[in-house]
Amino acid sequence: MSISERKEREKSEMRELVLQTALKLFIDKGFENVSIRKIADAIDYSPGTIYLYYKDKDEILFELHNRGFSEFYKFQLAVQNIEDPIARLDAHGRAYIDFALSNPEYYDIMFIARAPAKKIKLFNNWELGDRTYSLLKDNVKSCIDAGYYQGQNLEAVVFALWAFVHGIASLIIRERMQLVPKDVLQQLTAGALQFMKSTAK
Amino acid sequence: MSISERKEREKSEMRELVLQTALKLFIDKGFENVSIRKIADAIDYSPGTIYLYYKDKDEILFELHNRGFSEFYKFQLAVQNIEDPIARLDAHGRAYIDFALSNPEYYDIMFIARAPAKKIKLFNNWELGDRTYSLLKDNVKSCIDAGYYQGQNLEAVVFALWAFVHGIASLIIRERMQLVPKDVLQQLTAGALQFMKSTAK
DNA sequence: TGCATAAATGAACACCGTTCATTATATTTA
DNA sequence: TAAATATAATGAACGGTGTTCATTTATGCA
Repeated sequence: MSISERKEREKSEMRELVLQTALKLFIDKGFENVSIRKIADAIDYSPGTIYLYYKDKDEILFELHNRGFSEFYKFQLAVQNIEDPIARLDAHGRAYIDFALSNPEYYDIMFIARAPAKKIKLFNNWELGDRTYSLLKDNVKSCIDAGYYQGQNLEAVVFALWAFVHGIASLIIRERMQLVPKDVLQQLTAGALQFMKSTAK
Repeated sequence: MSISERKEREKSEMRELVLQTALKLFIDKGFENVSIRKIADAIDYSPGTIYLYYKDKDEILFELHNRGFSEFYKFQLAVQNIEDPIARLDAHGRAYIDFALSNPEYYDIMFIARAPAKKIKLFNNWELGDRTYSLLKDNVKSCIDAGYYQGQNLEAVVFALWAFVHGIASLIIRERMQLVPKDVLQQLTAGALQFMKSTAK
């Protein structure tokens, strides 16, 4: 069994190597500069070899999307120990945007890029997206239980808040705020978050 | 003067033909299926000819982005005759999402795709984006003047509302809501809009 | 050591955006 | 009208892309 075990290990090591190389290119040179050929080149393999470990480029991007969610989830958990539900929800929102802007490549592939959407459809579930959504939902639920968002529909509020933070993150990442000076944008974002917090009751 | 006038007319007609063909391909076959070669093919010209009328592909996409804004602006104006400021702002929000979902290709190239961002940066202004933003700002201002959004910062509220509707539109267009049934999604969107309306005061 | 299996190769295919020397068409001049 | 000039269009070529597959190389087992 030892040999087949080693083979399996080597296979997953190679998959990991490809993935890490893709991520590195992704972060260093941007989305449009990641190609199968460049990944292969960076690890001294021929282009065809990549296809022995991944079905196609979308599978690599989908795997990166998964890694992004894993990082994202950890990042979000750091906020869950806050007692006060409103403070927790507020911190959650800020953490969301913070992650997005600190890891724009990950955020893009998780929530903006077209590539992973096809695979999500294929698998007919989006486990990682749902898990993130549930976290937000729990926090909104806590607020409602504590008497905030009175008379509001839980799902509607959750979707609204998600859309809100996603809107900010994606407008910035896709450079629709590039003509707003950085410090002004920061204030604007902080102001918008504060406004959103104030709507809890 | 007649001949040079005709030449100019022919030049702008050809530019228009290229643009309309690009738009048609865009809408019929999606973003990734629009190529210089396919545009040229569709109008029975060689690929090189396109470059006599447009500097590069990004210029075509940027021009489509401009057309999109022109359509968008007209669409938004239809809502401006509503008297009550809150009702007007609410209708504005619904019109925004309505336009985005009815013209996903336009919306994508206006607010999501990477290509136009480079040209925006180049010109160092985003006249069309600013005009749209002003319209929203005026409507929020009217609400504040009428006593709503008390104690809120105008710019912060405008940015928050824009981010909110953009968030909804872009999550749907980039297929992050594809596993939510269409009718449920419609309800969710309506609910979120209603929640947002309720935060005005 | 020889053989079967697995892994890696890299040329080939069909695309892409873009450039540019060459060809064809239209206009102006003699 | 004919020749010369200016404008427009061409399409091959360049360097890139994702992907496939017959061929070669390396490994594991008898």
